[in-house]
Amino acid sequence: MHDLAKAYEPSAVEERLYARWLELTDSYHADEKSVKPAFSIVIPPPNVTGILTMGHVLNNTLQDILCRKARMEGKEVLWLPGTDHAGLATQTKVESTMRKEEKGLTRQMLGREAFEKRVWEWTDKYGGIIIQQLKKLGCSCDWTRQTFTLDAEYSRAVLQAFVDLYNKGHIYRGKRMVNWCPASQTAISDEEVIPTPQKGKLYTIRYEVVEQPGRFLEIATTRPETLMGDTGVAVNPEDPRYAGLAGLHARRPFPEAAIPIVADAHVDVKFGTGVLKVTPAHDKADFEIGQRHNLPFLDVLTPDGKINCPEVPELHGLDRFEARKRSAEMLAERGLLAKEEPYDNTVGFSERGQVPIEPRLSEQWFLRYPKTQDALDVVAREQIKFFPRHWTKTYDHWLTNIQDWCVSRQVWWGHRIPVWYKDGDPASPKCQIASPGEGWVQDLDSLDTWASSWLWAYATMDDATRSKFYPTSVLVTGPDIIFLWVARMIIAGLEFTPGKTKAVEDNIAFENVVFTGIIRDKYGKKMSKQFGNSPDPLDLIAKYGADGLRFGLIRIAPQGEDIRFDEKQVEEGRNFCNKLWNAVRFRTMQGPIDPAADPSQYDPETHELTSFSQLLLHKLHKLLPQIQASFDRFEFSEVASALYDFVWNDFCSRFIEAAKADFQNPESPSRAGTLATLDYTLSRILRLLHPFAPFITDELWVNLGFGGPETAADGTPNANARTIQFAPWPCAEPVPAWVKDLWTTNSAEAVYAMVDAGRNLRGAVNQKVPFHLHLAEGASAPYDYEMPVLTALLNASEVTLALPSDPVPSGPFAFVPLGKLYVTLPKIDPEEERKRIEKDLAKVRKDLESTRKKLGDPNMIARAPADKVAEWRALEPVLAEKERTLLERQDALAGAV
RNA sequence: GCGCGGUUAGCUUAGUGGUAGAGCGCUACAUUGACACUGUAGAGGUCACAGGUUCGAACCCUGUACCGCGCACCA
Repeated sequence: MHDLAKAYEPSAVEERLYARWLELTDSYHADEKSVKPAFSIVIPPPNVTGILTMGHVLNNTLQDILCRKARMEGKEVLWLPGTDHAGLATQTKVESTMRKEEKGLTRQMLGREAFEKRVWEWTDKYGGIIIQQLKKLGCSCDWTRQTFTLDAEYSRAVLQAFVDLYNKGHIYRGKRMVNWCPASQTAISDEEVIPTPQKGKLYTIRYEVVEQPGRFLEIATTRPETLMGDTGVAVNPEDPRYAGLAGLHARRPFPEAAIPIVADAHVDVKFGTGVLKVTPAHDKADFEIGQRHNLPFLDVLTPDGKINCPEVPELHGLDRFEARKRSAEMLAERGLLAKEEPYDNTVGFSERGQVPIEPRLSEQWFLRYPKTQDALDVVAREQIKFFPRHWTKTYDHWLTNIQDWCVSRQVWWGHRIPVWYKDGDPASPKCQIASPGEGWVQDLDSLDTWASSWLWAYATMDDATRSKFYPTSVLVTGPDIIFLWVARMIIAGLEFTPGKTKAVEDNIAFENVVFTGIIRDKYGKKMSKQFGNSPDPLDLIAKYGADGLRFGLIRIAPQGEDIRFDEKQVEEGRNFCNKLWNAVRFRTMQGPIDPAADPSQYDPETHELTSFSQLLLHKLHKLLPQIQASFDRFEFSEVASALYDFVWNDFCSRFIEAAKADFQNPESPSRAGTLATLDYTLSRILRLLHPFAPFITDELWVNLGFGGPETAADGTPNANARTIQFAPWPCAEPVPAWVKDLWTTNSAEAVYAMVDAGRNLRGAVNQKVPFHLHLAEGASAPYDYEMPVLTALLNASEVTLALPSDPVPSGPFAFVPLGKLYVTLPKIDPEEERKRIEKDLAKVRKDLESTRKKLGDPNMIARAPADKVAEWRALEPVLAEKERTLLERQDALAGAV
């Protein structure tokens, strides 16, 4: 027998166990040749140089729960881990470090090759951190298949995908308006622009009509600094105020020029003055107006967001925000600024660069998404199921309004676009992975990182692995990347058909998508490094254990709802682990454990199996299908809560407390049956909890021999003795026939009800006091063996019984299912009791009133279902009797004073 | 403007039509007890608001308010 410490010490267990697991499972290597049914998950790859956040903890714990459960269900499990190169994020991090630590060194100073080498060094140094952290959390990923998006194999798949799409005509290069980040100096996709409310100013400026000197058009703008790029002025063709102006010209103040006035339906007559200055090179809508009216495209900004307009030396070279103020001043000096008023508007910010993006005309690569209709269909037909389902609306909306994807980035860290150029060669450009030869120069741009990770669901697997494990079973991720990643992975699967056949069902990437909530702090703020409100999960693991963190977090994380995180919840998780530990510790004090314990060997009729044991077994077998149903809906917190409640209340507070009567009496005839019930239930509790709390459950399972002997009777080694991880999942076991026969009486419930009522009666009186049960008509007395339990749990000096025909005693009492339970207290505080009676009376009267109202309403009696009416009819006299008895007691109390 | 969530005890929340439930926190009490990472008890709720459907609404419908998120617009 293993001696258990008085409290569970996670740090003493976790590291040792994890190392052991890696040995036992060959690092959780999934066998692609296995005949077991497959279960597979690909990890949402964290940034290679990132560190573990609470979001990762939630997400990866859920995946680990699914994988561990699947193993126990006898499936061959692949949880494929890896990391993402995070092109722009990583490049920015390395650049800023260089700038700080190496006197302003930039990547341009180093050159592309040397810089890439730097980033690889950085990646080698920090790249393993998050993987190590996942191991601390207990994640059972297949570490033999760990993948990085820049691995040679994966890279080839990414580039080949580009080449294929190019050859099919889905990819094109074009000079178009893109979202330009002046801080990172790259294009970004629409999905990476964060609209942010800003307090800005609306400037109303005056443009003179050239052909009608003295007539001025007032134009509202938030961006006077771009007026040098104005190549037109637009009015709505329907607007009577400006009829006849189209075809004339307006005078641009600086650099002074006459620019055409055009009529364009885009202009909203109700907004501002109804006149729009058109800056085709610096605004998406203006770009389109410019195209429609053949206006010139004048770029007056540099890539880093400075004014590029030598003709206006006052502004040339100024930062765009400086230039905004200065140009307003210049307009005012010329009498051309009519108004300047505060204005709230929404400005697109670059997610990475944290600065306003600049709509900018530039040469980029675009993808016309293929298979968008198929992608809509597979989700509509529920070939791919979303949990919660309402996210399908968001998904549908995006896919039906989809824009071409700008896949090129002006960064050096990532997959370089596989397009080659050679001046004067008629074959240029060529799209292929390898260089076509001497003199060919590769495109300078790299691919958007999401254009790498959209192949993650299958390009991480070799052919053999894919034929066993693809499509994957579940994807667990946040709804914030539903477009960036989830939808694109679905499209990639349908377009590249990596499955066993070309059929849609073999190429759906994943069967289920589980969306987690966002973790917020206790004030409701999103957790982020900037706010500093995100605890370090490793600190929490050190303080409360990985199991405590996992269980505490999952218990309060309802599906798809945001989570208000409070460290208290992790503390509760740890406390729960300790409760379990001590319940097992108590068990070890009663003698050796029987891993094959079978309560059905004990006869309930002769009370070898007590009512307490029967009730527990009944509840356990009611719990199992509930847990399975919750898992089927991916309602993890429901499972965790149900287990918490069962273990703490049904198992510890009630059953174990009742069982002490047996254990303290070596002669008890029900001792063996109670022990068997304890072992049988514990064995299942440990297995049910293992996916949530892998360490403590394995530690207890192995040390106490729940897995059975090391070798089976035929001499083969018994794997379940060495670890709980492959022990059979209890919900999958058939319900034993004997369980159905157990539930013949609820006498244990009656005992527990008396315990609750009696404790309430005695209130704060701590010494042992006598109780007296006065049976109601027709109630059967508790079994003899139940009386010591009742006495112990009530902390009673004795519990006496009286028949219905016996005289009714007086004194404080409570209604219980068997009748009335009286207590004899050394001293009765009449004031206290009066309050208690009044409280009971108020409750009874409220119930009685509502029941009588129902019964007195003929309409209700006529229309309510018969069983409900019968219920109310039966309830009424019971309540009335309660009221009468309480009033009697109240009178007696009044008389006594 | 459109869409998706949400609003139940001080806090976090469960609750798909029939007497509002839990955990934390708070208050009081209890340490030869498996567990103070504990036990026992107590206080604490017009279920956001207004209509409607129904014999009956926290629950279904409509609307309103407020909070969060997304999309679009944003001169």
